[in-house]
Amino acid sequence: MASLGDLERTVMDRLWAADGPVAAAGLRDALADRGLALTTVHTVLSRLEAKGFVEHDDARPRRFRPTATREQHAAELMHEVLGRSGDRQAVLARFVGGVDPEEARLLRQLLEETAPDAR
Amino acid sequence: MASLGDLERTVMDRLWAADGPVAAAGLRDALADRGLALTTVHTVLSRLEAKGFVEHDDARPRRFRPTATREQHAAELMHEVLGRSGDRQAVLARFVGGVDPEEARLLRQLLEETAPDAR
DNA sequence: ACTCCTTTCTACGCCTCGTAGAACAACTTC
DNA sequence: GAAGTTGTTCTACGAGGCGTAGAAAGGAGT
Repeated sequence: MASLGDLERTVMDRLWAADGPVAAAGLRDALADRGLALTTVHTVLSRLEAKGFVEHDDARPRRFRPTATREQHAAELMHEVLGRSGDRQAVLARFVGGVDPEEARLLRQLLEETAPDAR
Repeated sequence: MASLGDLERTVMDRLWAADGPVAAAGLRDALADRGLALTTVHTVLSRLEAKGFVEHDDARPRRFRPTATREQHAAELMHEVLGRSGDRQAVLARFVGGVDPEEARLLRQLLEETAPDAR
């Protein structure tokens, strides 16, 4: 999966935070602290689109939205990391060893749901 | 965590595959298919060192070794991805939804071991 | 048609990374 | 211990990614 630059990630964050498609001007305003020109936002959006992270409709002020949820994206990234590293089992072991107890409980619960008969 | 370029990753792979510290010349030979100059290997190694991925002893042909195992590295990356994305629980849910049954079983087992009383 | 906003095209400077020569340091051998 | 050989550090360069935005082109309302 293509990786994201700083601004690209920030834009994705805004898009994910929004609850619907957002126009470029909206993003520029949401990122007002960076004082970006509208064209800059557009450039970033095209690049994100080229990378497959966003898509736009053809309404007149174009509206952009992520092609995947933040969670999908993160989970995919995790799978990618896992897949790229030789010994998946060893990595999972390390990974599980590092989750806090609260999340360990959640994980157990999730595993019950998705594979209740795996023993 | 700093990210790795193509050659950098390849070098790390070799270092991880080796069962002890390796000298630059050894790496150049292990990567003979790329026909790299020895100095190139050295440059990459310094960069990896600057990023904290490898360290070297002070023996005379310097010997390099990873500062973490491949598994540690991958698990850290996974935690990083998880940590950076708002709703950890949702991400974990997605993640677990995507592991194959074999690994789901392994995960259950690992969770038993690390947090046997979490219910 | 004129004006105003939006979208696309083009560009530039910085940084990373693959690549390696040049210069310097250290060991080996006579 | 001088010369040759091998290893190490310094410096650099070209390609590509990314933040940044101006210029040019497109469309919508008056």
